[in-house]
Amino acid sequence: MHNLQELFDANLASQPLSDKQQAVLQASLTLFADQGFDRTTTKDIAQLAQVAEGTVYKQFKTKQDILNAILAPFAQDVIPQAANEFLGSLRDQKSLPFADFLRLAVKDRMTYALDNRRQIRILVPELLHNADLAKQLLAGVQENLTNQLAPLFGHYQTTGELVAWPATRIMRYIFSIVISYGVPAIMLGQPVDVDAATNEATEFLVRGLQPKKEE
Amino acid sequence: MHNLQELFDANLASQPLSDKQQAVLQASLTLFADQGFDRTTTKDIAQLAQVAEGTVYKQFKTKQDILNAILAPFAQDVIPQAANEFLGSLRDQKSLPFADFLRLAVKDRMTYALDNRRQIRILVPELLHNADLAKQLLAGVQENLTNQLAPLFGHYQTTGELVAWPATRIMRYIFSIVISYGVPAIMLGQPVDVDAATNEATEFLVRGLQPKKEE
Amino acid sequence: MHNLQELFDANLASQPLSDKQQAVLQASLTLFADQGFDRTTTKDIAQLAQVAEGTVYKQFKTKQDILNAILAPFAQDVIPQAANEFLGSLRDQKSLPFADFLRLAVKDRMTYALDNRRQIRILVPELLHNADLAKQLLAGVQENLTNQLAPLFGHYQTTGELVAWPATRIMRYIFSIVISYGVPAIMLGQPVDVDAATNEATEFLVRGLQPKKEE
Amino acid sequence: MHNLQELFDANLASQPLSDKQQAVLQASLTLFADQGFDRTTTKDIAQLAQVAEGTVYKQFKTKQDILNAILAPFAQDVIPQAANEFLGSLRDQKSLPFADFLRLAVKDRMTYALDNRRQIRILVPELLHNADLAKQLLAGVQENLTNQLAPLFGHYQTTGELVAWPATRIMRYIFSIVISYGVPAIMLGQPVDVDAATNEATEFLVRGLQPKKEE
DNA sequence: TATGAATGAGAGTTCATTCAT
DNA sequence: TATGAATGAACTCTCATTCAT
Repeated sequence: MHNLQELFDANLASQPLSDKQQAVLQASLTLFADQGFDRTTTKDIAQLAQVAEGTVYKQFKTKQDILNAILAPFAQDVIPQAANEFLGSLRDQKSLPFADFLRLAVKDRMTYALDNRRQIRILVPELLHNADLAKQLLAGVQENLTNQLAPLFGHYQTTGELVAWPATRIMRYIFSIVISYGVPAIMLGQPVDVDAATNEATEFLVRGLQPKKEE
Repeated sequence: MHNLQELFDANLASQPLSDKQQAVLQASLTLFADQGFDRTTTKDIAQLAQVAEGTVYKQFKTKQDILNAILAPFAQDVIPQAANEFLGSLRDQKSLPFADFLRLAVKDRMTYALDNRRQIRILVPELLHNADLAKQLLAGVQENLTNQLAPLFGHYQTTGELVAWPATRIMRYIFSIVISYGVPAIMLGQPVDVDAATNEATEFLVRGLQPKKEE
Repeated sequence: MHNLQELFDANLASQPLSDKQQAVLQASLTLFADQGFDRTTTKDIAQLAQVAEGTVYKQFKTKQDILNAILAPFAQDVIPQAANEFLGSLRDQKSLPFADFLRLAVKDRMTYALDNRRQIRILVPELLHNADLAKQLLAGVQENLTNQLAPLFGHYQTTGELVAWPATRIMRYIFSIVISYGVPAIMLGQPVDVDAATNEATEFLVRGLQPKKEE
Repeated sequence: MHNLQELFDANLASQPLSDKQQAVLQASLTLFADQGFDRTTTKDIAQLAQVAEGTVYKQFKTKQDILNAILAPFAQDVIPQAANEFLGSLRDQKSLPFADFLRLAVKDRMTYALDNRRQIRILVPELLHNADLAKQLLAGVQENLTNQLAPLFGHYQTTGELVAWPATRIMRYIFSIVISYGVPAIMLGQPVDVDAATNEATEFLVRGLQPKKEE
C-alpha cells in the first residue's frame, strides 16, 4: 500500500467517521489542493460535500483541524510507514543488481508521488509558511532515510555498484530527479507515462551514481 | 545582473514609483514570502512600509495587483532577460570544456535562486493554485530554453562531451539538481555554501551527462 | 416548607416528568444560575444531566421553556404559596411581641432567600431584561403583601409597637435589609451566619420601626 | 460631578474617540441595559449607532471590550472618584447635625443611582455571572468605604449622634435603603420623586441609627 | 421514549477597499 | 499626494432545534 490516500482512508476508517464526515474530508482534500487552504471557505467544503455548514464542524473543531487531519499522516505516520513497507520488500532482494533496485525504487516513489498529488499540492505551500511543520517533516524524513537507507546503500557500495557518497547526498539526487518528473502532473495535472519516466530517470541516475572505472 | 531583486528594482524605477510605493512593494515581498499572500493583510503591509493603508492603494488598485507587480517580472521579462544575459556571456566561451561550462552555469543559477528566495517562496504556492500562471511560466521557460540552450547543448554534443539527449531532458536534470541544493535555504532560510554545493552538483551532473565510452 | 426548591420539585412531580427530565431541570437550574441563561448551551445542559441533546427537547419545546418552567413557580404560585404558609403560622401567634414576630419573619425570609439562591440568581437578570415579568412579579408580591401583611401590621400598629407607616413602606425596609444580608451568599456563594445576621437585622429594624416615645 | 455618565463621557473624551465611536458606546449602553449584553448583537449596535458593523470594531477589538469600556469606570475609577468627591465636600461640613448629613448623603447617592440606571442594569447581571468582577468591585467599595467613611462615622459616634456600630454595618443599611428606593426606576423605568424618597429613607435611617437614650 | 448526527440561520469578527479631508 | 476612519461583504464558527433511527 503505497498510496497515502489509502493510508489516509484507512486512518479515517479507524476513527468512527460517518459518511458525511468522510465526504467533508474528501471535499476538503480536493478544494485545498485546487484552490489552496486560505481560498477555500467552509461554505465551499459544505457544498461540495453536500452537507450543512454546521456538519463540517461536528468532527473538526476548526478549519485548521481539517487541514491537520489531512496533513498529519504525512508528517507523522504515513511517510515512514510507506518507507518501511517499501524498504522491507527491498531488503529481501539485496541480490538485485543496483540498476534494477534503482529502477524499482524510482518507479515506486514516482507512483507514490503521483498517487498523492493533491496532498503534495496542499503540503508544499504549508511547508513554505510553517517553519515548524517543515522542520518536523524534514527531521522525520532524515531519520527514516538515515536509519533505513544507509545500510542498503552501504551494501551496494560494498559490491562496487554505488559511488561512495553519503546516503543523504545519494538520496538528494534520487529524490529530486523523481520529483522533477512528477512536477507536470502535480502542478498542471498533466498525465505522466510512469514507465517511460522511470526508465529515463533511472538511466540518468545510474550513470551519475555508478563508480567510475578508476574509482 | 543575475539578481531578480535588481531587475525588479530596475523595473520599478522605470515606472515613476515614489519612495513610499517602493516601500510598499518591499514590505509586500517580505510579508508574502514569510506568511503567504492570503495571510498578509494590507494593514500588515502598510505598517511594515510605514505608510497609511490608503497609500497602498495609490499605486496598486488591488492587493492582487501588488502580487502581480512582484510576479510579473518572473513570468514575463525577468527570467528570459537573465537567461539571455547569462547565455550571451556563455556563447563567447564555447571553447570552455563542458565540465567548466556546467560549473559556471550551476553556480550562476544557484546564486540566482538563492538571491531570489523570497520571490520563489511567493511564486511556488501561486503556481500551484493558478494553472494559467503555471502554463504561462512553463511556456516562457520552455521557449527560452529551447531557443537558446538547444544550440549550446548541440555544440557540446558535437564535441562528444555531452550525451545526446534532448535539451529539455538535460535541462530538467540540471534544474532539479540545482534546486535540490537550494531547498534548505528557500524553505528554512538555512545558509548554503554555494561553492561546495556547486562542486557537488557539478560532479554528479557531469557523471550523469557525459557520454559513455562506447556511446 | 419554605424552600422554593421543594415547591419546585413538588410542582414537577405533579406533572409526569421522567427522571431524565428532572435531571434536565436540575442541570438547567445549576447552569443558568452559574453562567446565566444565554451563556448556557443546551449541550451543557444535556451533558450535566447525562442525557442526549434531543432528550432535552422531549419535555420542553424550547430552551426558553426550561427557563419558564424554572421561573413560573416564582411569579405565579411559589412566592404567594410560601407567603401564605408563613403568614398562616404567624396569624396564630398574634400575641407575640412585635420584636419577636420580626425576628421570626426575618429569619424565615432570610433562610428562604438563602435556600433559593440559585433561583434568585436566575430571576434577577431576567427581571432586568423582561419588563413584563418584572411587572407580573411585582403585582403578585404587592397584592400578596397588601392583602395578607397589612392586617398583621395593623395589629401591631394598634398595640403601639409598630410605627404608623403604610404596609408597603414597612415591607420595603424589611425586605431590603434582609436582602442586604443575603447578597454575599447570593452573589459570591459566601456562607452566612443566619442567626447572627437575623439578630443584627432585627435589631436595626426594630429601632427603625418602633414608634418614638412621643408618637 | 456625581453622574457616572459624565465621568464616562469625560473618560471617553480623554481618549480621542470619534463621533462614531461615541455613538457606538452610547448605543451599546442603551442596548446592553435594555436587552442585556448577550441578547444585543453587534448588528443592533451598528444600526442604533448608525454606523457600519466594521466601525464597531475599529475602536473595540471585541464586543466584550465594549462592555469593559462601559464597566471599567465603575470597577476602577469612577466609583472611588465619585465617593472621594462626595466625601471631600462632606468633610468640610462636619459641623452638620447627623440627620442633615444623612439627608445630604442619601439624596446624593440616590441621585447618583438614578442617573446611572443603565450602567447598573448592565452591571448587576454581569456581577452575578462573573465572580472576579464581583470580588474586584466589592474590594474597591470596601476599601473606599473603610478608609473614607469610617472617620466620618467616627466623628458622629463621638458626638453621640450615631450608634456605635462598625462602619460596614452602617453603610449596609444606608446603601440597601437607598437602593430599595431606586429599584422601581432601575427595574421598570418608573419615575422616582427623589425628594420624597430622600425624606422617607432618611427618616427611617435616622431612627434606626440613632443611639438609644440609654446607650 | 431516547438518541445524537445533522441542520442552517445568525453570531462575532476580519479585511480589502473607498473616500472625505 | 497621503491619510486613516469608515465601509460592508464575506468569513469562521456556534448553537437551538429537528428528525431518522
